[in-house]
Amino acid sequence: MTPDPPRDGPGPAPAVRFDAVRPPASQPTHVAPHNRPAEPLSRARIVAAAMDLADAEPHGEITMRALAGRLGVRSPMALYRYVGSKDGLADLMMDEVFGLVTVRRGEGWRVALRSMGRTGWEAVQRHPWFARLAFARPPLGPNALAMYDAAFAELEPLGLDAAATAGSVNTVLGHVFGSGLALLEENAMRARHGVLSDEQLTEMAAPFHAAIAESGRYPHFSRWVADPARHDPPPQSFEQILEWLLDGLATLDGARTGR
Amino acid sequence: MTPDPPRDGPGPAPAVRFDAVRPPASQPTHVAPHNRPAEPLSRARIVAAAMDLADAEPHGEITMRALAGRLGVRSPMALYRYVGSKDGLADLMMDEVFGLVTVRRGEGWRVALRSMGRTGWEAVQRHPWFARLAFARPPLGPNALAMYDAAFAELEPLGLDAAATAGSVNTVLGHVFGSGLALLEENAMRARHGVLSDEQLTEMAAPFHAAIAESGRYPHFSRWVADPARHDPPPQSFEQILEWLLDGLATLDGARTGR
DNA sequence: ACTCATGATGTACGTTGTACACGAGGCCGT
DNA sequence: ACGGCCTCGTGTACAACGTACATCATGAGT
Repeated sequence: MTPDPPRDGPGPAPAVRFDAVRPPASQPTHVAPHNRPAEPLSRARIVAAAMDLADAEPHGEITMRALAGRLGVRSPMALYRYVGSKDGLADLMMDEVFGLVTVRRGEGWRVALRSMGRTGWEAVQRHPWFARLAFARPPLGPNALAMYDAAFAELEPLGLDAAATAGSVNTVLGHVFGSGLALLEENAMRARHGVLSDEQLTEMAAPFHAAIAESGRYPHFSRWVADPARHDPPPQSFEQILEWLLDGLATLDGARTGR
Repeated sequence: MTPDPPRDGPGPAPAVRFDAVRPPASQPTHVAPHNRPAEPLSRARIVAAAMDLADAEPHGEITMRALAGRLGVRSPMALYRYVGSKDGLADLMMDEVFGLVTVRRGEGWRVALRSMGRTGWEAVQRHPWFARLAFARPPLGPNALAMYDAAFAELEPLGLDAAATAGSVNTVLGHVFGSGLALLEENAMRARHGVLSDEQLTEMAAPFHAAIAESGRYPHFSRWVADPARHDPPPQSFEQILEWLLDGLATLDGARTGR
């Protein structure tokens, strides 16, 4: 429906995708604070409120109406003066989170990619909806570009070709976003049944699991389900898998410095 | 909105989630073929049509109305006699694809997980929407259970605890679904601008990239963008990353047989 | 004081999933 | 043969969504 490069809103809403180059927007000229919603609307305020709202929803999805309500504005259409479309707003939210991802510089590609992965994982835990957006929208905001630029810079000494360079970054990011999306959906699933602890979850699934066990099919699965230790943190943590991926990437060229 | 365990539809629509144990549904008793839509409606026919429809849409999303239309039925409500809810239908579609994932038996855990990963990758390439569903819905259909059961069986000789066993499977599946979701979203993005080749894509992004290059920020990114080889298949293929993950999993215990 | 641009509002449309009441048509027992 | 019932597709309806459009209040500049 909404085209990928979001159009300008009518009036002052500036292009969203091109903020990377043509900076944000001419703030409204008059500085006098409106009295209606305490503070005047602005793109920055909208984006911040949208992020808060998405953080508060377990599924990480927002509606323009809810966002308008949270901003003390009666009509959702007011927001379209500043953002152009919901997808454009999503791009802005996404790039804000890309700003939380940092790439350590000057310590070798492995440190760089590891720091990217770990700070990315922190960011996606703080804002799980980021994972969904990162899959759905191309990363063209200024913070995303800065992150890629730093990562590419650190990979440069390896002498990889362009495809392999991007592939290295995307291998790590794929792990980050995949883990983040799994986290998001698990939160959403728990919220759908009312927030549930692991114990409550097993208890609720008990009759289903019992029927499975009784059926005699899936014996290994049934044995696994019966083991209460299955909710322990697995040894395949985010960080552990990240290291495996970095090990793999290291084998791509003649395994130079790194570390 | 729709609760996770989809309710029975009114009348004959059987529980969807519990098909694993209580088999499909009593087919309608009368065998006489209706003349209206050539063939009588049935759960199997609905699921098959839904899969065809989702395959044909680049974003992999379907509407109940479109599905009804494709089935030669005037009202979308007719489908609710057989599936209970759209989420329930999604569960059935998902489990159908889980049936395409095979786990080689009796050749060690590494062969087993590798075959699961590769056949999963094939399945997700054939039905990219499967990746989104696999993230969003718990895998409780009979085919999914059979897959987990086989994988757990092959991992049993390793003597891992329950958390590590599931973690091993999920490490591989996370890679499968993450790669699949990236594929789905790339297809959707291309479709949004009309189907585009790599060349058309670069051409379309050219003014944006030029503005970035001119800005002087992101020099490494700009150099990367200018390299036409960036669209070559990267050395970090699905299969290569899968091997890295298997290598990592092998380090978890004392690295027994495998291979 | 008049004009005008700025920005919030209200109304409206098309699309979605799905609840509900209805009715056609074949099957059954008598 | 016939009346009742059970099965299953239809039509209507509603709430929620993104957002197009016309309108109106308000403060700034002349």
